[in-house]
Amino acid sequence: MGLAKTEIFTDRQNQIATFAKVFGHPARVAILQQLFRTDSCYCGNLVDEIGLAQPTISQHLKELRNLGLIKGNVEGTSVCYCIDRENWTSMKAVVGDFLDQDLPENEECC
Amino acid sequence: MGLAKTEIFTDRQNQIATFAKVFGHPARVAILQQLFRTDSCYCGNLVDEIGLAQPTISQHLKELRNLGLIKGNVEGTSVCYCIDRENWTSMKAVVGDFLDQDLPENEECC
DNA sequence: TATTTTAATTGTAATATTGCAATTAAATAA
DNA sequence: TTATTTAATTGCAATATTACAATTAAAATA
Repeated sequence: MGLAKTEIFTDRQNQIATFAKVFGHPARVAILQQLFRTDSCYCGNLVDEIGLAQPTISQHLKELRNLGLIKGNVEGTSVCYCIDRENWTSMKAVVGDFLDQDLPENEECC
Repeated sequence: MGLAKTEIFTDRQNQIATFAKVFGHPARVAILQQLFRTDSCYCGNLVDEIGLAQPTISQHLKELRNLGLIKGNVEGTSVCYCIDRENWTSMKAVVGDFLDQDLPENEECC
């Protein structure tokens, strides 16, 4: 159905999936990497750098903004985007805990 | 178009996105959490525990298997699934590097 | 052999995602 | 005011994803 049954999962499971999903497209990965490199970036820069159409970049930026991972500062007709450090840190705690799960060394099953 | 333009991104960017994408559904998060908890699990157990239909779980398992994050051991008519530790570790290195990016403390832009 | 058990596969409906052309909105510059 | 610049929004086509009923496959058991 194209629609995940989120109601049968825990809030934490849905939260992990939501964060992971936004990283699940290389354009959004590239946008975030550039924002980390430059610590400030105009939408047009991202369009030039990445090579997708302006509406496409704008749409990806919106998804990152909706999750709170980036914030945009309007400067005249331009918008300067950058990482929201605080939210990035709390996202990292959630996703990091998931990735850092581990198994006892010697209990292999297969 | 529903189709990501992977060719304009680096291998690393595509790799990060591919791993993230598989974590982008709560059912796959739940499956992995259960495999970490139990260190061995039959497909039927996951169906009972998670509450999605058997073909649906089977499909999610396939995606995890295709990425190498889990492996399945056939035991008669059953299949015992568990985490592939080695591949999980190398996935963690790739995704972890991405998450651990950081900015200099005092260069806020917005 | 026939039945049962377990999981994979197939087919399909519903919904989501990606990408872009065209347009709009809002601020600045001429 | 009238361009111009920059980015958001709208609308749409192509493709992907999710979920499951029905079926198949393969091994174990009666």
